[in-house]
Amino acid sequence: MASDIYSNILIVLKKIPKGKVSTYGRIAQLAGYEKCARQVAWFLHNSSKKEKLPWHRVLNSQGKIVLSTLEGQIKQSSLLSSEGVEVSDDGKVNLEKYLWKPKLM
DNA sequence: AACCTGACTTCGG
DNA sequence: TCCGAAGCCAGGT
Repeated sequence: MASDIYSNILIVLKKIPKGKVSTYGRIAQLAGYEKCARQVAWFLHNSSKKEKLPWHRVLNSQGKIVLSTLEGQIKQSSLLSSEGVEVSDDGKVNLEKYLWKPKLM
């Protein structure tokens, strides 16, 4: 499979429980491509345009919402808050509290 | 095929 | 804490 990375990303993404968040790098790592955090972001960026994915549960390593578009940030923060995740005005999330810590599979 | 870009991450100032 | 540079990989042009 040429792009099994994307398949894995989706699998990992679906495993993120509601009310929890994860980071690009962590997902990439779980997908088996620890150094492809950018590809994860790229993939979500494209997929979100075509399909509806729980991309809003993915943040950068600092637990901060950093998207290319302001609308995206607003939308993401709204979705997260709807799931019970506290998002500060700056779009930051308390990773200590909401970061999804997957168990070894 | 070559070069550019990006919803990243980490380190140093 | 904030800003910039380097490293990284794959898709787009």
